Amino acid sequence: MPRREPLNRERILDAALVLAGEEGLGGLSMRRLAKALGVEAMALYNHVANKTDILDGIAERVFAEIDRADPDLPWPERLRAMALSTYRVLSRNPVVPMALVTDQANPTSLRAVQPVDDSIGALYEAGFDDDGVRQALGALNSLIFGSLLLTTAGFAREHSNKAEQDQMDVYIRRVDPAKLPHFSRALPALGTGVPEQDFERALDMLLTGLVAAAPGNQLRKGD
Amino acid sequence: MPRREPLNRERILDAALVLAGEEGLGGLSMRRLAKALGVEAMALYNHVANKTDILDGIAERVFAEIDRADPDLPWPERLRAMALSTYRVLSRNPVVPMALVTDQANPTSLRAVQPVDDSIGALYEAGFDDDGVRQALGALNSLIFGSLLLTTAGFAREHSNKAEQDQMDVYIRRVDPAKLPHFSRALPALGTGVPEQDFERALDMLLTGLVAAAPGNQLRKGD
DNA sequence: ACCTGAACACCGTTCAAGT
DNA sequence: ACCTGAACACCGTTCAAGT
Repeated sequence: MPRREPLNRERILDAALVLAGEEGLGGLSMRRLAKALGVEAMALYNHVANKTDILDGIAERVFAEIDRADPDLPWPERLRAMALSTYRVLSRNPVVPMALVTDQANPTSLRAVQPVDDSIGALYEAGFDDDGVRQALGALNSLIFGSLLLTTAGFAREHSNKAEQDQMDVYIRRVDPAKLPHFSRALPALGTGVPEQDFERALDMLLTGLVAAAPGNQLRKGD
Repeated sequence: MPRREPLNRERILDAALVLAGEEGLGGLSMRRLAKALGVEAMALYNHVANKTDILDGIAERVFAEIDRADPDLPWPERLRAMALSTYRVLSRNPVVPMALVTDQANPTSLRAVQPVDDSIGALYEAGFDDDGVRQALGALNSLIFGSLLLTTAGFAREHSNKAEQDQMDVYIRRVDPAKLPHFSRALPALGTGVPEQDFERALDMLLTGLVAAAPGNQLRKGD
């Protein structure tokens, strides 16, 4: 039977998001993606330039889901809302931070950059100069992406399979309380956190420091 | 002429660190590594289990370079010193954070985990309970690894080649000040930062928030 | 206009064979 | 004990050929 529709960019991106969600960035190959679409790998190149183009497309879509914050909120609340929305959207699509950090995607559309523009606006409003804005923006982005990437990997992994879990258990039992007293004390708690809640606590701590460092703040350290 | 030494794990790790430093994680393949050592790829498997074993070995070595902080320092200074040393060591070896985050390495040796133990000790000393320690440790690690990974990738990339730089210039010129006013205002400053200095500012902000959140602190928010 | 088959230059890894 | 060659199951991508 002949295929109904002749395949297009949007359907490729749909399938890529699904496949990446199921198999991760490593499982998203042109050949497997094509197979999921019932087509040969080479057919994809009629609709996308290459694999980077697909990852860019995915990233653009996902970034477009980030909510803009109410502009009437005070600047720290505005930063908090945008950071949290960014975290939530990207934690649902872990391929995107992965692709960004491995330089396989780089969304530049208006929709995608809009949240960054809003955040920078909030920082200027706080009274930071250009250098201060760069530092503060970098701090926020680093915390967001670091939280996402460390949650996806290793310890806090969500979809860890049985074998990995067993291996981790063996390691945990081997930790010597005499040599690593604090680590072995904290170990039971390290696995229990809800990533998003822990991120919120971390974000609040950073925002406390950001507010304290803002030029507009009357209660500066040292006053 | 016959090879002098019969190849061993240490020489493989030496060469892998050099190759990864020059070519990045993507350029570090078993075949290229073998070629650099004047041998066929399959010869490596007599001395290491697989590629993950090599990346683990690299990570172990690099983590062992992290300095321990003076235990007599107050806990915030101790956390600061260890975070900074971790950042410095890993920024010299960007493959390591990359390999960690892509789950290709997971150092677990005593030497490698020691700095984590020290940091956790500092947090217990600050009065945090188990949940607070997990959150604070996650916040610090997220900031460290986020800073490292975002610096390596995209915008702030150090070893960006001419073509990438040109492409970025074109994009920057295309940013519409009418639609992204704050972003286009900040753009000139975004490229100028010294990554390590920006990280220090970010770390200080987070530590300010951490001190404010510490149970031992007398000047709590809300008092 | 769209898709396929064959091919190229790569991967990690296994296994039998060589010295 | 150590290394190699051939092979397997993968990659992304190009290009000529088919419909």
